[in-house]
Amino acid sequence: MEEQILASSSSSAAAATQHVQPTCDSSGSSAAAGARYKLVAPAELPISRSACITIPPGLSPPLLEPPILLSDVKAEPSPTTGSLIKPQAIHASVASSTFSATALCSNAFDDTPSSSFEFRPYPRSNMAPAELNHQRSEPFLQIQGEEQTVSFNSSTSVKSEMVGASNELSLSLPVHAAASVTTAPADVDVVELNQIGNPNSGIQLGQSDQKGGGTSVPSDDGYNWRKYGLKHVKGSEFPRSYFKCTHPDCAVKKKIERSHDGQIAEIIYKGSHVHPRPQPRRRYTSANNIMSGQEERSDKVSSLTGGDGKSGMHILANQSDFRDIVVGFSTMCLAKKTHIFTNRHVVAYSFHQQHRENPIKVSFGSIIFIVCTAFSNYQGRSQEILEGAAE
DNA sequence: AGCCTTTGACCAGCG
DNA sequence: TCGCTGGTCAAAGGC
Ligand SMILES: [Zn+2]
Repeated sequence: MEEQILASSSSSAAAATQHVQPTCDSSGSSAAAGARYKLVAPAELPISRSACITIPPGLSPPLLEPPILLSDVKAEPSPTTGSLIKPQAIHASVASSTFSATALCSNAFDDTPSSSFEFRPYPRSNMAPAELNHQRSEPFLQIQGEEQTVSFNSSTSVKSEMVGASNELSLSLPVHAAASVTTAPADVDVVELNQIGNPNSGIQLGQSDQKGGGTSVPSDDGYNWRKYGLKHVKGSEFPRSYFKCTHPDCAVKKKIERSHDGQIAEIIYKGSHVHPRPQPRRRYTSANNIMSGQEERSDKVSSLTGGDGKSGMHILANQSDFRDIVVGFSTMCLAKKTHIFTNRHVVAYSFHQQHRENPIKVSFGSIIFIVCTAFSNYQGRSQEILEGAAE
């Protein structure tokens, strides 16, 4: 059941750590020490479930490997915690929900420019164009040491952690919002996050980690992983599983904490893949193509490109600041996922509506996170918007 | 046969 | 230096 968006990303960057947490609380337990960014969004989102997305510059998508190029981030001293960053925020709201994206960090990434970018949404359900409402809220980002906490709308908060040079960012969302983010760098990567959330709907990470032998796709992010450890981390309610990318030359690792239900509580990615994403079943099309070869995708694509979606894109498009940013992220709600991709060239997001009771936290080294909240209005609907921007 | 998970042991960093 | 903690190793076994 999950749709996926794949983006190819270049992998150039140094390793970054990405963190995703579905159910998070802002308090972030796992934040490592480091700079902290707090993003606070005005609590005014009328919508109980709105999602705000903040993308710090320099983020590398968790799911996506390659680092993302982000535009600079602006940081301003914040009264409370240090520097306050006000990233440009992009807000797109769909239906009743609102997404805002902000770029925060500024790591310079090498980007692999346009190389290949693939976007492969897997539409599972029908996608209907959704009406978008645009709301804007501007998050504030505060940086404290290496941990970043972002809070969006009243209900969401994201926490990110950055670790040393490599950055680790973790986001935590408040209860009502659930978000999953995936970012795709210019190159293609796939981003997928998982869901979390409701006990009922939670997405379960691939069946993977549990069984031996089988393929394991812990979080179904399109890469192949090998589990090499399991540890019960103090402070974490759930055991943490350690995975390594199985690609011979790739050192990317990821840590996943999942609940007994199999829902992911937190995902932390470290490093950037130095290889293209393995095609699970099908290969993706050429780099430039946005869509993967799958038929489904194509359908979606067209739909994405469609008009309604634009409004959402609009927002993004309007952000000139982001033009250099290549970010891909996806969010998933419960059973369904919502993906958003931002690429210099392409920006797309989709959601399949679902309510998310639980937020997801994602952190990357570079920084990126996405928050997705459930949209009450959207139940049953899914939407995707795709836009290509000329470079 | 190959790849993966499981699992306890080992290692390194830190207070 | 010791103990704790998180991360990794590697043998064993499963599919
Ligand atoms: Zn890899």
